[in-house]
Amino acid sequence: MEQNILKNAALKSTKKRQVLLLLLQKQARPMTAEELHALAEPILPMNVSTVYRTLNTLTEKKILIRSVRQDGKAYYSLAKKDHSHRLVCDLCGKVIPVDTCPLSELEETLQQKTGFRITGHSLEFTGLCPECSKKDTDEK
Amino acid sequence: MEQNILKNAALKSTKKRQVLLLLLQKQARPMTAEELHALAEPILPMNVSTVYRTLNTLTEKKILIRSVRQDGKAYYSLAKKDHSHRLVCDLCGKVIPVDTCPLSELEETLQQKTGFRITGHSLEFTGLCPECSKKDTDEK
DNA sequence: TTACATGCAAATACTTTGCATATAA
DNA sequence: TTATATGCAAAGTATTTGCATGTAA
Repeated sequence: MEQNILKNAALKSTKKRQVLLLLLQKQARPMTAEELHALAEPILPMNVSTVYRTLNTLTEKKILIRSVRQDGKAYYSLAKKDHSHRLVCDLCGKVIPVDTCPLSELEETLQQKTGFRITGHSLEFTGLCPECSKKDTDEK
Repeated sequence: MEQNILKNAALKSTKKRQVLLLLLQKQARPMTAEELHALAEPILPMNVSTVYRTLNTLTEKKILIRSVRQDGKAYYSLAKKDHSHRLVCDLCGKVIPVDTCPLSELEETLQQKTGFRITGHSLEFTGLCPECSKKDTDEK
C-alpha cells in the first residue's frame, strides 16, 4: 500500500515514510507535524526535521493536503480524490467531514462577476460537537 | 472616530493605537502585523511588540478580526457588522470582498444532520485576479 | 497619582536549512 | 555505485513576554 504510493511518486520507499503515511491513514484526521512525530516516535524513532521534510515532500507530490488553521499550525491529511470540508470542535478537536460542498456554483458566479480565475477555496466550520455541546450546557 | 472606538472599549486613547486603526480603515484590506508596522513607522515610529500587543488587544475587544491564512501569518481587519468572505489573488495578493454568503442555510442543515452546534466558519477563495490572470496567460 | 501603554531584549513556537553520513535502488 | 533520505545543530520567521520606564486619565 504505502510502498506503492511512494513508488508511484518516484520517492524512495523508506520505513519512516511508510510509518507516517500509515499513521495518517489510521488516524483519519488532519494532524500536525508535532502530533505525527509523537505518534511515530514509539514505533520508529525519527528526527523532527525528517517529519517536516517528509510532510513537505508528500504535499508537493499531492499525496497529502496541508491546511493551516487559525492556531497557525499546519495540519496534514491524505489527499482523497473527492475534496471535502469539515466541522472542527473547538473543545475536543473532533473532526466531522462534510460531504456537501455548495461552493462550485458560487465559484462560477464569482468568476463571472469578478473576472477572478478561482483555483480553490478553503472552508472550515467551527463550533461544538454534540458531546462537548452537552458538557458545555451542563456546566452552566 | 478612533478615540471613540478606543474609549468605548475602555482602552487608553494613544496616538499609536489611533495610527494603527487609521491604517486599517484607509487600506481597507486585511494586513499583517509586519505590514502595519512598516506603514506606521514613517508616520509614528513604534516598536514591533507594540503593534502585536495592540492588535491582540483590539482583537480581544472585538474591534479587529484576526484571520490566519495558509501562509501561516495572521491578517487583521476592522470588524464590520456584516461578516463577509473574500477572493485573494495568489500572485499580487489583491483582495476582493464577496458579498454573498451562502453558508447560513448550509449551517442549518449541518447542525441538524450532525448535532454539531456551529458557531462560525471561515471561507476564502484563492486564484488569480483579472490582471495576474492575464499576465499568467501572456507568459505562456 | 496610578493603572495601563510602550520599548527593548530575550524567549518561544513552528518550521527550514546546511552539511555530513546513511541507505534504497 | 549513486542519487536520495536522514540526523543533528544552527538558523529563520512570526509572535510573545518580563521588566523597566513612560504617559493618559
